[in-house]
Amino acid sequence: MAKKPTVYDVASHAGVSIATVSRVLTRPDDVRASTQQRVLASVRELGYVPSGSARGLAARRTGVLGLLLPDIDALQDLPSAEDSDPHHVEVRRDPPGPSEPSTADFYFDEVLRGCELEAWRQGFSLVISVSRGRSPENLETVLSDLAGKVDGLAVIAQSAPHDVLRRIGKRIPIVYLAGQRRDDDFDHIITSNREGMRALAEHLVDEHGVHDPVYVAGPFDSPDDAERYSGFAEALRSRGINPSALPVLHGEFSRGRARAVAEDLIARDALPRAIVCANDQMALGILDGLVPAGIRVPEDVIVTGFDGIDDSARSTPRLTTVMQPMLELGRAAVRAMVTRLADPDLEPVTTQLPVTVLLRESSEGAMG
Amino acid sequence: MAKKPTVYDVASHAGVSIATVSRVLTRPDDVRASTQQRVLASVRELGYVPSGSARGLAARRTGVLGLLLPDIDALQDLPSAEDSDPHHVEVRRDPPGPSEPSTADFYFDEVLRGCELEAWRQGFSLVISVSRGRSPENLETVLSDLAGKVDGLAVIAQSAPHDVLRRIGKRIPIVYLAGQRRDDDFDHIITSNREGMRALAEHLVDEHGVHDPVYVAGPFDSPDDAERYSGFAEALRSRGINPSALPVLHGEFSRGRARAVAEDLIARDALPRAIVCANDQMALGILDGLVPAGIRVPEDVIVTGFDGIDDSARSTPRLTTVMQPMLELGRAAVRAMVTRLADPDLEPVTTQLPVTVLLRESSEGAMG
DNA sequence: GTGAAAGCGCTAACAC
DNA sequence: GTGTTAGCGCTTTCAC
Repeated sequence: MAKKPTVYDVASHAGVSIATVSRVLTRPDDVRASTQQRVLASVRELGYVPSGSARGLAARRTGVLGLLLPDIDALQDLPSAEDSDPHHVEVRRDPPGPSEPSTADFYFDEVLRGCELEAWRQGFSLVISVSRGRSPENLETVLSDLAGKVDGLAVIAQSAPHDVLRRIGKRIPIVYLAGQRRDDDFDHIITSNREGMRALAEHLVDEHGVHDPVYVAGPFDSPDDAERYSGFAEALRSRGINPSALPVLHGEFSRGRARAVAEDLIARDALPRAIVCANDQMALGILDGLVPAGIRVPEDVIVTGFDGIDDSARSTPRLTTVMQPMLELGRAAVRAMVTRLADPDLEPVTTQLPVTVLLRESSEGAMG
Repeated sequence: MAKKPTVYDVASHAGVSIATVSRVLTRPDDVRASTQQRVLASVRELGYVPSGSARGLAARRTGVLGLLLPDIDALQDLPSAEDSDPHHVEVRRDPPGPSEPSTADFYFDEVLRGCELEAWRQGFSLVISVSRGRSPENLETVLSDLAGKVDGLAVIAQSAPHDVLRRIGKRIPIVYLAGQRRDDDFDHIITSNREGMRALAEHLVDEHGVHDPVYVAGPFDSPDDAERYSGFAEALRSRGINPSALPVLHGEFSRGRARAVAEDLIARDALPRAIVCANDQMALGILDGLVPAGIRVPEDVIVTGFDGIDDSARSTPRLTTVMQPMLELGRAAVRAMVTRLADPDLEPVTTQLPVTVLLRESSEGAMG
């Protein structure tokens, strides 16, 4: 790691001024081709790598965007297998079991990929940060630190307290992903939760004659759940069914809880024609409860989910669900930031992304 | 987005010098508690967020680490659904089909998570970058750009040409993930490919009396495959079986290719007692070929994979495989960089991480 | 414990 | 087209 060459080194090596070096690297067209070649040659020869910090400081933009993710896994205290002997290979029977809290549950991977893709296209780097905090002050420090390094920050709902975000939002543009429209100055990217659930429920009523669906809800404070339920209720009302007369069960977005819900329904002999879940995890949990009991899905009971996670296409039967455009969510977020960076005075924009109802065996039965 | 306050603003607001402000933020213990409080108060009041660029420039370290991933998906030309009507919900039948190139194939997600986790612990940010390039020069520019923004770079094998890396490696420490030991000055993190495959093969010979396993290999230029095969061969030799007498088939690490391999084996009536695959994807492909043909696994043919991807635990039967410690790979990478940053003159270090043989139904049959 | 001052390595006016 | 010159906003000696 020899001393790093700077613009000055390149400049004198190429016999030009530092300004010219800078130009060659940022706006090559402003420089005569021959000069350009000379500079580029020096750059290569010296192994020059421009300092991002110096650039960022001088240009007042870092060229980096941030993505803040909620701490789903709470992985923070994982021990590290630092000192095990790599040459000893453990051979172990791995019996089938309740699938561990799989890696693929990290449903934000797709959002992340969308962000990275669009950031790359727009010429930005992407720093990701999982919002874990040992303490609130610590979180605040870490976020402030992050904010100082990026030109804009995309925040997935529930990642950070709004007051912290608001402070940061004073300095750099923030775009808020999912979660309902809020009274803040951020740009928002949301998906058609209500519309999607409405379309799904209408399908159930119209095509399958369902008139007493049970709704399995998420946590009370989930705005997503609230929107989905309201779409559900709208659909029923529009078909002359009174949603308030129908049971709403609570599954907390959890597969295990939902399984218990299903078992309870069976025990009480209270199975409806259809069970509409506020997310896929719970629908999977319902399946976990129904299938072993010999209840046939969808012949006896139709089950539906929401989100379109990978596992929804791997269950038996596969889950009818409403697919969220996760990749697009990430891309839209980056686009929103780039747009705002270009024009900071624009009014806050809310972008709504369409969802798709995916009809599969858990509602339709055997499919072509 | 009002004008951003700087150290100067904070300093005068708090009635101290900028040096003191800086100290409060970086080494609070060097400052009298009362002064500290005053400064902190001003920081909050002004909504001060320190500039990462200025810090990086002055301190000669950015506090950012980079992770470079190979371009598995080649997503770059995805169209964006920018202008569809979010209120229109498409309702569509989604018949079962060959599972699309699932998201979860992105087997680096886990490495990424490991990096993020450890980076966070060590007080670094993490920027990720997928190594796609429209052209070689473009790749070079992008990487150089990246390199300028980070204190160190973790590179997953096959992400970038070695000459480019070597150039960058002159400026910042690079740690190379997976892939065999190489003649470079990088730190390496590798896994026990050879040992893992050897243990697996020994198990097959010793416990299942297999004496004519077929090996399904990856691409010719894959160092991982080479190591795995050598472990395979070692195991057989140690049991008095001559590996060179056994057929090696080529599946290119591809599920589809492997399926064809299986079908060919069936057509030629050349099924062995066991098919050992160099990765899980191919083992899955073998299953794809065997199962529809009515071949029973493992009764007729044992099938094994390598890697321990999520899908290996979701197939029917579930796959016996060798699990790689992906999360640990990421963590070890970050640890290696931090170590080197602290002491740049250390000799290059290669860290080998242990793997685990997971015995499941594709070799053991029904399990407890 | 605190302040003054000198950079860190670039970009962006502004001259020429 | 190219060079000169100010900073950008911090950290870090070195005094005091």
